[in-house]
Amino acid sequence: MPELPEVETTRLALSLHAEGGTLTAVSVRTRQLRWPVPTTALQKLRGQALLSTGRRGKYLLLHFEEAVLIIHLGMSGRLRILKKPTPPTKHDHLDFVFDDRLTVRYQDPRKFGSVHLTGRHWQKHRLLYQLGPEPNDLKAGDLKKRAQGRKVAIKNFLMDSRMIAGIGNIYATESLFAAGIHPMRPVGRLSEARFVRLVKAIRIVLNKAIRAGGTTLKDFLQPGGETGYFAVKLLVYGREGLPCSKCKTPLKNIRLAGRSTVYCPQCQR
DNA sequence: CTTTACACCTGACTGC
DNA sequence: TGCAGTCAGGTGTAAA
Repeated sequence: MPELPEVETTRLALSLHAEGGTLTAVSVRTRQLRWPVPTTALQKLRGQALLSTGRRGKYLLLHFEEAVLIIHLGMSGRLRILKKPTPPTKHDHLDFVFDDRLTVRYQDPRKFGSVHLTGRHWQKHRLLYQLGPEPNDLKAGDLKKRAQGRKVAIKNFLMDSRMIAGIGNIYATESLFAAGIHPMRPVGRLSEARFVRLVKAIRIVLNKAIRAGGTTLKDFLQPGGETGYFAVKLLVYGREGLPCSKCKTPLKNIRLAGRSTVYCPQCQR
């Protein structure tokens, strides 16, 4: 999916193009994504202005006058901004029309994404209330505390949204490479210094990706249709067998919690 | 409590 | 050309 940088890129585009606009129509063509689409409730958004946009982990937040629309893009979800309406195709599940002239289209072949409506206490939503801190607010010391006594591999820990919000397979992989930490290392016995390095690495990797407009893989495009161009900067993800960019050792691929995990056996310990 | 396995869904790709 | 198997950016839930 869209991991945090892709969601942030999407948020930015929405804020640029749709913020301040009034929602004039909502079409629901698919009633069941990962969770049931609140078809009826969505119609109540008509006539409301989009006041601001936000993000919590990988959840997009659209703040309307009387409600908050929460959107998750799952593995293959994408929001596109269309200035001219084109006929919806197979996986175009929802349209949000602003001021009768701008369509925000939700497309998601795998349907692992979801949309929810909630009130102003969105933080209490059952899917959001236990999210960990945003990567930019992360404190190495807090993270170390939460890791105390746990045996999980550091990579699985990074991808646990209750520990940190918004880190998925790509950026967990990249951050560990940047920090020089072996993805299988038990998290409970990592030194303070390594947590400090890791937290810095996470911030740098994510912020670089956001600046580049997100990673383009199979099906993520920026909402306007431009491709992100961060893919060229991925140093380990998807590079199994290729030489490590630092030491030329062939990168290895292992499976952790069912997810492919690429690392340098020389640089990451 | 922690940890793991599975579920959901579609499409792309590989090998026979 | 077809078909079976594998893999893919996520995450809630059940089971161990």
